[in-house]
Amino acid sequence: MQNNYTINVENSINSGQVFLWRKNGNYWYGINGQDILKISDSGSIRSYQNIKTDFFRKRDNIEKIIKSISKDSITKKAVKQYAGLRILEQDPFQCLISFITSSNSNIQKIKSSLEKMSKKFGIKVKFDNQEFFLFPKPEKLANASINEIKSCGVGYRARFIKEAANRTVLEKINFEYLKKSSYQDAKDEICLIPGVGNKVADCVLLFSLNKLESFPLDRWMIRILEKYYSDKFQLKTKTITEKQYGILHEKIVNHFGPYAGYSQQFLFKMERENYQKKWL
DNA sequence: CCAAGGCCTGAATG
DNA sequence: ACATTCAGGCCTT
Repeated sequence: MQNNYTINVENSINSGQVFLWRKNGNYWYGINGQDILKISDSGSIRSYQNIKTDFFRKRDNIEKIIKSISKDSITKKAVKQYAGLRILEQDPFQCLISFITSSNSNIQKIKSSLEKMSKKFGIKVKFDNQEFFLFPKPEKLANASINEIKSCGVGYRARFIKEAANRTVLEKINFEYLKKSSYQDAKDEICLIPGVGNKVADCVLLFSLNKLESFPLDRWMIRILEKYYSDKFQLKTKTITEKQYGILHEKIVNHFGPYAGYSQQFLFKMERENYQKKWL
């Protein structure tokens, strides 16, 4: 049954949240940690490992959330235009490595680097008569040399990736624990990882650790705030400092509410599409 | 606390 | 061609 809140698989996958996805025929295939998800246009999921996931966060009351974030004409427009867009719940380790890799880069290159990493360090499997490489396990990346990781085209981020993997193995980072923590506590924790600043942390929190008030502020979002919200959130400087990021985030949550992360995703999608930016 | 500069890399731009 | 800029930031000075 089609209604205003039907999930749009294509839009959700092509929104900068995930990178290791490809479409084959009527299905999307994507790497999610040690699992592969096969998704039909209607949003039904088959999992390589037969694991049940709530990848599209169906447990969220999307109608309520959309009402909650529709505080102004811009979000209303974005929500109306991309009503089927969802926040995807990803494997946390893959999400962390993906967004460490993303810093000061672009989608095409992030995808290419992550593919190389999976090919080099991930397990090769067959699913649906197709070949895939699962995402590298933390131990594998933790034990890899910096140069081996660099060969995937990640440059100076190689040491960050190794260290993040190492901390995961040593359980200095515990994703299950962070899922239960408050937004701020979880954020403080993962910001201790080298290569993880405010923006990367917010992405990991929003896309894999269930923190819906997280609102990643990247160049695009700053541009959007300057363009449409200059009256509400006056941005003084171009380079946003850590303290300003925190202050801004507080103002944003005051405006958009506890599901601010959803509003970020709708606004981001709308603006990128307006600029005809390519996704996967 | 803030501002400025550097950083791997490769596609896009001039 | 070839140089420079820029891309979904972060770290150091």
